[in-house]
Amino acid sequence: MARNNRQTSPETEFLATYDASAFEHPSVRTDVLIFSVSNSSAENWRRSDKKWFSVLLLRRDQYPEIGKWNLPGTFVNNNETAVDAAYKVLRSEPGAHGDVYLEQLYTFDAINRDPRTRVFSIAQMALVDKNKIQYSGQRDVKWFNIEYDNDTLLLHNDNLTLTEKDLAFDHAVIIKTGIERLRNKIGYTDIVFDMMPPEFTLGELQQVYEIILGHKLIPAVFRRNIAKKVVSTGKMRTGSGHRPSVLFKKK
Amino acid sequence: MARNNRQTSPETEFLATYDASAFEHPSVRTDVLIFSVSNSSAENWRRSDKKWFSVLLLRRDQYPEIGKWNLPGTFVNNNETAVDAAYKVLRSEPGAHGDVYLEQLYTFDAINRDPRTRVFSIAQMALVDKNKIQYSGQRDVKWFNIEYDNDTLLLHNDNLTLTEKDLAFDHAVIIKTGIERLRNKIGYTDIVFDMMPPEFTLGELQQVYEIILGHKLIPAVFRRNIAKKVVSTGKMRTGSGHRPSVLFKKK
DNA sequence: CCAATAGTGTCTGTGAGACAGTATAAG
DNA sequence: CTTATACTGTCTCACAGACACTATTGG
Repeated sequence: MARNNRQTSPETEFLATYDASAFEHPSVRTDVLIFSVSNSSAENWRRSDKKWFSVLLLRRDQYPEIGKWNLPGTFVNNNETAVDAAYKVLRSEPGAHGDVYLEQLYTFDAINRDPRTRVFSIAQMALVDKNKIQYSGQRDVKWFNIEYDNDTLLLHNDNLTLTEKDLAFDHAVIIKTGIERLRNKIGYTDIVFDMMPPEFTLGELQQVYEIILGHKLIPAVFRRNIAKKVVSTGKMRTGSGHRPSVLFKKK
Repeated sequence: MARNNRQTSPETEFLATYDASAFEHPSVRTDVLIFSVSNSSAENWRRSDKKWFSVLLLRRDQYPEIGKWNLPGTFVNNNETAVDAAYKVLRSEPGAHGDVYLEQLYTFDAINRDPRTRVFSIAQMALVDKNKIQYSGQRDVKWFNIEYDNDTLLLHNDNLTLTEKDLAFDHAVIIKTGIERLRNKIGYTDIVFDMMPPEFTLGELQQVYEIILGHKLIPAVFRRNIAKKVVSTGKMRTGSGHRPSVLFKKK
């Protein structure tokens, strides 16, 4: 039918007769690591809240790996990018609205990582301020506090503690890869602020660095370095049994 | 048939009836950035050779984008990983044998990046010592010297110079992403040595750092820093019209 | 007053940057 | 002797780490 069209090039003809279904095709998913920062209340009135680094997980109610926990994710349709698909996930499961930091993490492609069929997962990492999230309160969607030392991962939610074997597929590896990426980038980027509320004290910000890096920082050094990235709001935070602190915002 | 088998679980039954072909499936490729270092001979007998940072490209002899240049690559079969597929590419096109450094770079997934059908490309970056490669000498397989400033990419091979529009698909973006990754990692990893011959002078090593980073380094500082990563072989390189230099190897 | 965090001043050691100066081969 | 690279010594400046010291609140 296009034969008599003068604009038909050899390339257009080639494409018209190209049959993609002639090859065997795998599935492509995106799994989304949603990281945030939680507070657990302190042991005594004068102490400040303890901060935790946390990740959102869903409990599987379907085969395969029913009952285990996994990252929220979805298949990537042929008319959308992995980022498009990830934003759909973010809007549905945790109800995140507005701007959310998202970056591609790594593509996981072990041959038998999913028992159903060959599945490639373009894993992505999202950083959110938990206060901005309309937590659906759904059963089986929970934030887990991360404990990660010596390549061993523990995830805590109240009395429930998960180890790697309680996670479905290769999602423990995905989480560990994300933590490592974040640890690396926190030093030379501004991504911490994507997990912070608009106003915060330098003590709180330092705590967030500490839980992500997994070690303590020296306050004087931290303040010297962070000074170029933040600016004072002039406001103070009071009500704690000690000297009030200045509230800062991202510069 | 498995109905009477006592070991049949609900999960096994689920998997037996799961039909992956019920969904629409894309294609998954891997494209391999093969980076190396070239010499172009110096203008005068006393000067040392000028080094270039280079990438291997193939000229397309098929639709689509016939005549343009692209990275070597292949579709990823359902029984292999992207890394497996990349090693097949490395063994065929440039004839690389032995150990080759390979890392996953990024997965490119723009919806219309390939006019044939939806194609995801898990791009990978390989670093090779060009001396170890049995260059097939095939027509239309060439090393191009990289010139990359201000987000503009130029590729040179003798009298032939390519700009981004001479590259097929989104391969110009893949190359730029690879250069950036390498620039970042060269400072805190040992991957330079994967592009070096077993023995080299510190002057040569410094030149390689300089072409990758795109700027000059101060010899005294460079030597101070690299000292912990290299060890002298005791041998000297002579024959150049100036003081001979010590040959080093990776520590 | 006490406990706990906020915030500053300053000393010390390490290492980057800069530059001058010496060494040594081939033609 | 010239040219070009190899290699070393040392001064200065910036900054990380360390630590002591002061400030300020609620109870």
